[in-house]
Amino acid sequence: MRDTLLEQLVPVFREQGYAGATLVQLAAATGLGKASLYHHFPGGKAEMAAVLLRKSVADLQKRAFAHLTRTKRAPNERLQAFIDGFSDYVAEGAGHCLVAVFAQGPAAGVHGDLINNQFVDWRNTLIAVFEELGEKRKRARRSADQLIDELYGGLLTAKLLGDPDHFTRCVKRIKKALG
Amino acid sequence: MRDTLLEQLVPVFREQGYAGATLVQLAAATGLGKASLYHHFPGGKAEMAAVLLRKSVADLQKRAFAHLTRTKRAPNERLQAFIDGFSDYVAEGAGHCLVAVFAQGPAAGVHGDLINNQFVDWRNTLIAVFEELGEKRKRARRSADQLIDELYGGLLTAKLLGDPDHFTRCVKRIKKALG
DNA sequence: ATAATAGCAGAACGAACGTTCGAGTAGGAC
DNA sequence: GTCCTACTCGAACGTTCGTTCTGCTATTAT
Repeated sequence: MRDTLLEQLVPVFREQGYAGATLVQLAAATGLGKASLYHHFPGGKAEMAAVLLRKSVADLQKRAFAHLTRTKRAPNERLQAFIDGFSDYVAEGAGHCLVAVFAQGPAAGVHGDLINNQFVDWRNTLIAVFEELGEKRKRARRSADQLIDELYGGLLTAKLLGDPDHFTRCVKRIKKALG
Repeated sequence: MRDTLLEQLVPVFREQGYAGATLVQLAAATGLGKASLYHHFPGGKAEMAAVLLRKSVADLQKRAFAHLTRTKRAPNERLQAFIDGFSDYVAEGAGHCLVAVFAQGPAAGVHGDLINNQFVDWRNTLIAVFEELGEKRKRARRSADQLIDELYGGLLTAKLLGDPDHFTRCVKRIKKALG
């Protein structure tokens, strides 16, 4: 039940940002009254955002980055699985990552460290995979950086172009380049 | 005088987003009282954002994309100049592009079309340059998309990692790859 | 000197914000 | 039947929001 509630809150924060999301909108999205939301989230808007951020990080880990450490499969297969997983994750969000949303604006001050540490970890995981593919550390770092940059850039650019398909093309392009 | 005012307003919108920026903050950034801001921007917060967005688009055009159409220089030189110009533009903003900020949140609804049309134009300009380099249309489109994705992705990822240098490395990597 | 204008801010405005309160309903435990 | 807990909501709270009103101070033109 609580998970249903959380899923209903996501689109509001994703489209409006933390500052832009109002309790009227959040309540409307759940079908509850404003006051009822406080029964489930006594901490109010800040708690909803915090819970949602943690959930988003966990989802992203599970759906995308976890594939990178499934050492039974070949490194390049793991990369492809990661990219597919990431694509699925953000597609559910119609092309947006809640973690990236909270990394901007006022919420960044509160949750910045959590996000930063998580992404540094993820980047290191990615680097390790490229090293498994035989790349030297420096080269592996560049490959990992380029991969994350392209994925999140594709997400942002799709919005800038007003073309949701842009991200799909971006994913295709990346997968092709990685062979 | 008005330009000074505008420049003082930029960091507030960039760090807080449109919804997150309050008139108290905007006034404090200029050193004026809230009421005084209305003498310069009778339309209030919405007008400030609109003027700033147009100015940002013009700046980005002038500082970065304009280099792409300086047909006296070789295509690859123009690309390098574009990347350097883009890098300079966002560096002044400490690693953020105001246009991208306004493309998210509530402001997207009002200014979305302007931003989208502008970026489609810019993308076409970029595609044309890659065609000049001898790439077929399809390939040129991929090259252009990848370039924008990496630039804006580098910007966003730098924030996610909490590492401003990430964007600098991103620019270096792109320039190297383009030879 | 006087009039006119541009710029500025203190104080107040209604509206919307996030939040709290108190009452009320439903359902299971004993 | 009586508790208790879980849950919901209308109404109101104080605060802050964006905005406007009013009058003051410079500066400039006449």
